Amino acid sequence: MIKITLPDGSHREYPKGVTPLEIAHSISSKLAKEVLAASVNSQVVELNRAILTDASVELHKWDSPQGQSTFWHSSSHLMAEALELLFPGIKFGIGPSIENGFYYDVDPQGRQIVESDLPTIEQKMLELAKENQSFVREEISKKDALERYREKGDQYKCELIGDLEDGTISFYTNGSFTDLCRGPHLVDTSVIKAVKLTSIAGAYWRGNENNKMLTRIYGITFPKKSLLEDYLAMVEEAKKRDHRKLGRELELFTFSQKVGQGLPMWLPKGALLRERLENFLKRVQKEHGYQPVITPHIGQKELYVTSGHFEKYGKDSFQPIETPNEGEVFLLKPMNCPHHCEIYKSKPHSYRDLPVRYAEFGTVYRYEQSGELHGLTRVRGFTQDDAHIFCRPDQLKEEFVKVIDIVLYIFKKLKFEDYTVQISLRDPNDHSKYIGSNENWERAESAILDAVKDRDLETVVELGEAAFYGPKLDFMVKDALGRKWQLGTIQVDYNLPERFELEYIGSDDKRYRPVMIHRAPFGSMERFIAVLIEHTAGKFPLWLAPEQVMVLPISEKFEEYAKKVVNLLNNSDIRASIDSRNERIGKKVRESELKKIPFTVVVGEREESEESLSIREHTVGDIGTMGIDQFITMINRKVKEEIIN
RNA sequence: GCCGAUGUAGCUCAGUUGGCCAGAGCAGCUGAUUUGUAAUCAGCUGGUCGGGGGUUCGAAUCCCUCCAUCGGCUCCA
Repeated sequence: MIKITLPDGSHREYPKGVTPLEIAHSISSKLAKEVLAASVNSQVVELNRAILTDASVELHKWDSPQGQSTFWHSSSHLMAEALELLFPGIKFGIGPSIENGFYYDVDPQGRQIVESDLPTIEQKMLELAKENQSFVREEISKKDALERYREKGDQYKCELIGDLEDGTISFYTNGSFTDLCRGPHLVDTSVIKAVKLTSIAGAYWRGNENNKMLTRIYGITFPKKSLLEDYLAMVEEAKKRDHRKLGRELELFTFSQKVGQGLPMWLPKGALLRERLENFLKRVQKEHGYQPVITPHIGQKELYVTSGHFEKYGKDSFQPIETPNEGEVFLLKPMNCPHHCEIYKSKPHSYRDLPVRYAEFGTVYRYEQSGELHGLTRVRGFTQDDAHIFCRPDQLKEEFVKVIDIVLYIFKKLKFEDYTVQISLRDPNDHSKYIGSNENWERAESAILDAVKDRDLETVVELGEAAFYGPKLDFMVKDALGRKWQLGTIQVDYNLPERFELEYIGSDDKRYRPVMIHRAPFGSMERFIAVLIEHTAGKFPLWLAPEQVMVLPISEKFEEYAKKVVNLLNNSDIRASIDSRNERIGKKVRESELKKIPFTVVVGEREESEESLSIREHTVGDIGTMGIDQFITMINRKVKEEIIN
């Protein structure tokens, strides 16, 4: 007998060789029906794996990440089986489960799999699922594994096996399909009840753009049809929050083919919103000792040769601007730091003056690859809420922590709660992408790690995500459809001060090199507002709403009174306008709601006679009547509560 | 940049296998109505069918090419 410990801490005795499925059965038949995978001593395995020693066992159902990933991983094998039957000779790359479903990278060998093939593949998958195919595991030697795939002509699998250690190689077979796979898998395919292949795309083999492009088929499966329907409805809902759609509907920004791709233009309402945000940041930064500076949109090529940006990005940037003067070359500014370094150099600095903090809403231009452009989140011209802090080495940690605090404060004020903090370090296997000495990199990295520890931040470390001149602390958020974007970033930089030969004079009258911190809490105004739109679904907090109040006269007779109300509101710094169109009140209310204006004010005979307003709050409905002064006080109080406290 | 899809009025979309002056709803304009909390009625305007080239007696529809957008990949100072 062996002793099995369950997650609640209870122990049970089972005969040696018991399987997780048998354990589930012994607990309840319902559980046995629902369980998909198990963890044995924290390792996820299939339900029919024999347990040979005392162990802790956790059973995973659909509601657990392990249950879902096992389900989806098995689904990718099921899809592969269907593909092999429908496209004989097709070659397979990798087919993992992902956050929402799974994919498989395949090489259809000259043929083409297109979107219209997906329903056929779905049907085949459902057909095969009904066959209750078991997933059978076998462990195999590296030599045999290679031989099998060589015979089959599976170059990709051979390449994968080449990287594996002998003795760790396993295969799984379901139906007619056998795959190199670590597992685990479902017991059989019968639990896969609903299948949706969501999209088809190209993907480079092993993620390297020099390799062949394979066909990636994305899908998602569920143990119940209704779950698929719920999922599809959820995706539809998320699409309604897409900032590109809301940006057009709410008249915030626009693009023009004539102006150029990736070059957003802010419409009056969007400009108003953005201005509010900028003013908020300016105020916060002023309170924290930042000094505004302003720099031009171009700079001499030499500036970027000094900074190292030209060598790194010159070829892939907007190309140099030449002038009638031979040899005179300028570049569009892709970042603000070199300009700020030159500002720092414009006068000598004493150790007493540091830290110096230069802030600028700096508009920069980067030639992003055309396929990368995406609404406001990835554009070619954008404005960073940038600042550079020049400090003494002994001030670095304190300054870094202060910047973390500003970012957290700003996120909190804007009710951004759903973000992850990422420490972006060098690729340990490839230092050639980076500039600067190892020593400086190590100092910079430990400064970040120290600061993060100081503030007890929960972080994830990503290797290879650093900037070429230094490591970063990045604040990541997801958009409506779950795509990850980097917003705020804080970077420690020992390199630019060296390249620009920045100095300060110490108490001993000797010259020293300052350390630089690059920071942008929003990252860019464009991307931040995109994410803000998706998080709020366009229902902005009162202090940010481009239009705060819409005044609706019941009929022409009350237009005068409505105008008077709008004037009074405007004079109290409330953004109000009037809808005096010859339309019924119901229609005007509807449109005001659709525009997500926080307050709609209806005025008619009653209101005019008693100098009052009938107030409707967005999504809430009619909240009653109040005097004009009372309404003004309420709005101003709400704005203050949102942004001051 | 790469793979795939899409592109018809300001917006959302119809336009069977190429065939009469390219349609609808919303928006806009004009008129009627003077309205009490999510769409009043009527009339009208509006389109180089993404651009260019080709095939054809004839192209929104077929072919080529360029541009843009969308979903991914790669990239992201």
